[in-house]
Amino acid sequence: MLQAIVGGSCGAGRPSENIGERPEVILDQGNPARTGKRRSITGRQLARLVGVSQSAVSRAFTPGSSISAEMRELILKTARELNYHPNAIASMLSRSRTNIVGIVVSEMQNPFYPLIIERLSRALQQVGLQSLMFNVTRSSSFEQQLAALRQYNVDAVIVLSATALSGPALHWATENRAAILVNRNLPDNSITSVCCDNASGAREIADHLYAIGRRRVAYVAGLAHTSTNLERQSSFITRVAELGMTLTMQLSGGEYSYEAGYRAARQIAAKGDTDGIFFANDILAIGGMDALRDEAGLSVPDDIAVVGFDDIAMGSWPRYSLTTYRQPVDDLVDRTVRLIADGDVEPGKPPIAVRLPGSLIKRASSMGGASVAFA
Amino acid sequence: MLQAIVGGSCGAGRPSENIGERPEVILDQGNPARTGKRRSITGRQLARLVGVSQSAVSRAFTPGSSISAEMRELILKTARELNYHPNAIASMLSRSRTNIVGIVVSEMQNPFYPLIIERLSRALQQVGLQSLMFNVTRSSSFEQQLAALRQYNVDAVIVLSATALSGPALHWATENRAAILVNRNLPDNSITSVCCDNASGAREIADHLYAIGRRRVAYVAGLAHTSTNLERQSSFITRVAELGMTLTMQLSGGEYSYEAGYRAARQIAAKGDTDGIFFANDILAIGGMDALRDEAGLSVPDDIAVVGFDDIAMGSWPRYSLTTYRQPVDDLVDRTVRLIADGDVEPGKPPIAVRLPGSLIKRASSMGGASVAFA
DNA sequence: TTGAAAGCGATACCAT
DNA sequence: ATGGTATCGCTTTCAA
Repeated sequence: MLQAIVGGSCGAGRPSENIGERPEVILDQGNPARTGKRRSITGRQLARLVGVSQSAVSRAFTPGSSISAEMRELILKTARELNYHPNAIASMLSRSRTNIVGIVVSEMQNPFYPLIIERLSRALQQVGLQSLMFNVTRSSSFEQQLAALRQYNVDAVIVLSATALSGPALHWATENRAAILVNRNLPDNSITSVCCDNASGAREIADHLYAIGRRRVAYVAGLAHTSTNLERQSSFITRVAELGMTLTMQLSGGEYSYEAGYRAARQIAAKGDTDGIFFANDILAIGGMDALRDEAGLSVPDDIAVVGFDDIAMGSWPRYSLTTYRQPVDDLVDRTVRLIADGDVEPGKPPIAVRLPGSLIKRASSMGGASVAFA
Repeated sequence: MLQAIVGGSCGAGRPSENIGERPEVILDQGNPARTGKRRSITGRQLARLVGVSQSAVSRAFTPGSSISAEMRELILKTARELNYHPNAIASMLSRSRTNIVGIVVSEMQNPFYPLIIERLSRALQQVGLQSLMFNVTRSSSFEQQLAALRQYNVDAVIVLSATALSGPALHWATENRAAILVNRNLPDNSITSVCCDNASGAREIADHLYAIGRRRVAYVAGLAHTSTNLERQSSFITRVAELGMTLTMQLSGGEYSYEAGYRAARQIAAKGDTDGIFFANDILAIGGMDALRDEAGLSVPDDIAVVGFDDIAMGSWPRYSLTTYRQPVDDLVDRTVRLIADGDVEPGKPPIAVRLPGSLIKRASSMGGASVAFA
């Protein structure tokens, strides 16, 4: 088999820039070498060969359509032989449904998102839906980034990005189509959302810290203005006050990252009057634990107990063994997919706010006792 | 605004199972509530309103088409006002091009993949291509999982999965369309691939271990039969022999995971005759370091130097400060996107094997000296 | 440069 | 249960 071995690196490239005009997806990349080649056969051809109508072929591939078993079998058999597959594009056009959902993402650095994306796309596949990914950055024009979202006529949009999109941006992006926010919501709940019950989680965490004897606790936010943070923060602080604990510090890392957690913990350790920290999510907490131990020389949990939120895989590593509030990922995913599959999020319908309970996972970062290594 | 607050969890669900027949994507989910609603206006309507032909509208949105500046401007202006967007689906049908690339993924747990997926999808967006994600599991029927890949007529397929798909499966999935394997390749190079130069990387790592005075080294594989592993392993072992070092152990974790690395390191520590370990990738190495330090009570790098491969973010955390061979992610991505955008991977054309050089990143896990914390 | 008209490949309504 | 046929919305000859 012919092949070329090619080496060397290549410059950072934006091979072809949109020629301007406006934030449209330019459909022509102007490459002459890529003109349409004939792929397989069409339904019409198959029909002719089998000696039936085009409609029959369509019916053979449509579950529940009125067609006799023999005819269906005959058609499917021949289709198999001729390697015929219905063209999904044509189907989309005539049905004005794509069976594609757009997933808007932006924070792949936080391990929680890859996890949920994976589950989500798998669950969608189960019901015959594909996932078109839209990666957005906090760059200038989200319009440009999401222009395609509208043109592709996706059946639904799932927004997984806690940060990148403002409320108005969300409305623009999801205008006129089924839309669900996952792990995020809007103050007025004007778009359907599926979230973990952050308030209960934060409250349970406060209770837990109290139960293990901590009285001087701190809260570390990720991005201060995100809905997840607001809910966790206010609920935690309220409960801390109710229990008569002291809130020693309350600071924001500026982002949901290991480094932000690391820095925040360093500050808390420097102040020296805290015996328990609730980090707004696990990746912050993990950064925080490393700072407390490796830099401040403190013991977790003896000197300071640490609690996170999400329950990412890393939290169960022996070194961290992180107490955390587990998001019910499977439930979130199931619920989201069902909302879409059942047609409960169509543009006309009133938005729904789904809140699912998580569960407090108690581990060594707050309980003392040896971390459990792998068997 | 109306809204419902809904609580409670929901059962694990396969809301609608494919009714059988064969691994087709059933296009009708049979939901009566979801019939097509009219979205925005069509090009024909716009044309009528502006008083030009349908063709003119099409041309206005096609860069490089023969149309006068005034007419284009007029049409685009009106389009803007009426919120007209060309329907990408219709465009796909008539051009028989989708501007969509399918990305086949399977190992979102390894942080290297989210990283590369993010960059890739962003780079594709830059050139006007969208990413349709296909998550495959090592489950029974990959055909079922990838049936949609063929029906959607994606312009190209990028396979990011090191493990899930066998050679034949790959050929089936990519049959008759542009295909690129990233960070993986086939023994006969029968499908175009873009990889890091694993052999050079592994050799450099052996040289590095030698240079820092290690003489009794071990190799920890991820999945033994993956191309990345084979290349790294054989090159490393060869070089180790050339340098006259002793290969104390050579074992496979069975997967590319923290836990696998952890277990492997435990074994190596138990044997007690090793002073340097090359883990096939970073996530293994990180698991390994934790086992060496927290469980075996050894010092990294004093007792055992540790080197990984990939350069994921975690490797630069102060605790790990992992020496590793950095994959040239941006180059891999650029190259992949260019191959597609330039039409160099069309079905007819001979496969290409691109190997891009990475670079050895020396950090504290092999060099001694304090890890650098965040400023 | 512009407009008219024939596809692209399914779906779905309407007869039979 | 089957077949005929008009869409779906855009692209692309082909003339003018």
